[in-house]
Amino acid sequence: MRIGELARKTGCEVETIRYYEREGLIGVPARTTSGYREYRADHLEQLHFVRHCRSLGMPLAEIKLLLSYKHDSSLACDVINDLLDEQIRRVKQKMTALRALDKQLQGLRARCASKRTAGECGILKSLVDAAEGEPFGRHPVSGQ
Amino acid sequence: MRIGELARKTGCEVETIRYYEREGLIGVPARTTSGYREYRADHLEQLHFVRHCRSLGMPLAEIKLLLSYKHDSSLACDVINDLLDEQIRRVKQKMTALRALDKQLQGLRARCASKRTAGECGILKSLVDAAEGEPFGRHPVSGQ
DNA sequence: TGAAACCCTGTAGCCGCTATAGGGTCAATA
DNA sequence: TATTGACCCTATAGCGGCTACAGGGTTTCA
Repeated sequence: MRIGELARKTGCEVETIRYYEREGLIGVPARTTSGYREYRADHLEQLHFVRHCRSLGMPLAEIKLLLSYKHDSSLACDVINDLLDEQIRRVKQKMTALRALDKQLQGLRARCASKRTAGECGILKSLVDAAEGEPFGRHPVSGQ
Repeated sequence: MRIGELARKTGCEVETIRYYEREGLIGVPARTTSGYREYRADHLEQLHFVRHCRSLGMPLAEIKLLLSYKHDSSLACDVINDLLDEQIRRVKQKMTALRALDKQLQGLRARCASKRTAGECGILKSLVDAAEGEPFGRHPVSGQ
């Protein structure tokens, strides 16, 4: 099959497939005489695997590692466990950060309604005040 | 004060400050005869404001918008509300995606322990199976 | 024969920084 | 005075994971 069909079957953009090929995440396909890529069933499988891992939030580098372990899976168990644990840790960390963020945003949002009767937007004021009032050096922009 | 001191006071890297200046997020400072940037208290304030907004997850483009409304805050209320609502929506969406992700990862992780007695890593097998078994075109890599 | 739909390569852009190279300046010490 | 080391400058490239061109060639169907 050609790249467009593969794209349709995986819900993956054509450019992304070519990008994965460049990055070594899927096998290099054969070419027709006119230079078109010709994919087989195993390419479809590979791409599904990559997309599935991506949908689990794994970075491409880790997927590449997983791929390299797919063949001798008996040796891979510890490595794969570590990868997953690391991924779980990242997800938990992000959730914690987002919960805190949501709380702050909700609080901020509520200020508008309460101040608005006085003809003044409380949100902007809160943002400015919070920024000014905070002790120096306390703006950790959660690295994501 | 010079850029290093400003960096220390805001917990912001020197390069980031210069980047914000290029992007128009903080005012252009005066220069000493030798070309060093000279910051005053209002620059410190501005940078605190930007960092505070960033710590709320706002993209730079929206912070820029906020800044442009800081002066006549009476007119800005609706715009600011919209910005915050949009931000809250984004955060909620991310949290939902992460919760689903966490569930999947936990399920996956559990397979290793259960299969390991049989001398086989269940995780990799699950990943492959899941990727193969999924109906075509169902790999939404949650856009973040 | 012509047009639409597909394919190709190569390159640049997105975001929010971060890092490097290759220089100049300042303050304190030997 | 010379030198060290900490600081500052500009310009440019890189990160991840795509996405979007530009500028061409090919296939397919009417």
